[in-house]
Amino acid sequence: MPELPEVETIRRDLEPRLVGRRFTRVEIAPDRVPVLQGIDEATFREGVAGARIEALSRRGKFLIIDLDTGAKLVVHLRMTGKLLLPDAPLTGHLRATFTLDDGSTLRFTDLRKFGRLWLVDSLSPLFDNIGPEPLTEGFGLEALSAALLNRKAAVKSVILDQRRIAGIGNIYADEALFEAGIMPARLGGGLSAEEVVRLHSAIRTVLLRGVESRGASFRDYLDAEGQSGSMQMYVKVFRRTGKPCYVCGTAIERCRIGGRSTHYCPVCQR
DNA sequence: CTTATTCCCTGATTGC
DNA sequence: TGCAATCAGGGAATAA
Repeated sequence: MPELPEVETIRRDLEPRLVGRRFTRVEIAPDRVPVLQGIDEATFREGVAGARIEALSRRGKFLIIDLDTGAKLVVHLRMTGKLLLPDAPLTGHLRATFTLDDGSTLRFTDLRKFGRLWLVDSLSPLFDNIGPEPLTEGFGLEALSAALLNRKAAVKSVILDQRRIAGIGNIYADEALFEAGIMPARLGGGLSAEEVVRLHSAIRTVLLRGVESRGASFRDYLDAEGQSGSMQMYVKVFRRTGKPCYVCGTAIERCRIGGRSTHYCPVCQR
């Protein structure tokens, strides 16, 4: 499940390999499930083939490839999507192949076929409702307070909501709440000022650790070279149900919040 | 506006 | 042992 740290790792790996190159050919693998969002195949191919890549950026879990035509190729990997460079072995279902002017390819594969591609002239309206980036300087305490203000949903659901904060998925939500010592089922608007401070710091800590570890590979995630990340080795609660808490030894518990598996220490998190 | 639930998708895992 | 049911989860759609 590529979340902010995983998408950022892919962005950093792809940047030196793609910027300055030109797409020469685009091939969409025929499939019952569409991979292109809001654009037909011919228009997409015409808009990408021949275009030079100027920059790679990220917004939440979206990867953005700026083209010299002014258009932007946007990728969302969702659950099992991968962007693979030539040396990486092919895993999952091939959804699209982009050939570059140096003869190399960038392949988009996706086992569960939830991932999507867009080609847009403007990032609006696609990104209109995405919340603040938690690793930028602009993400201060006030930004998190505003996201949580008066929320009656579980704090975990609030931080998973991409409209409130960008880039957090199930792994980093559980880890951030453990790091902050907050029970995931607590109401978002019910945290004390002190707890908001702890959560703010915890979100940044776990996301930064994720980026430094090149992402978490539990089942599916692989970077652009086809390599695993190592964040799963530093994870303290996610998928550790029944195992002892590293801090107090109590068995990690699991529940369901907002339809998502949620892992927590019943003693360390209040 | 809010929150909660269902659905999409397929390979792995669980249950009888 | 074998096959069916369940699980995993990001986000859109839908319900309330």
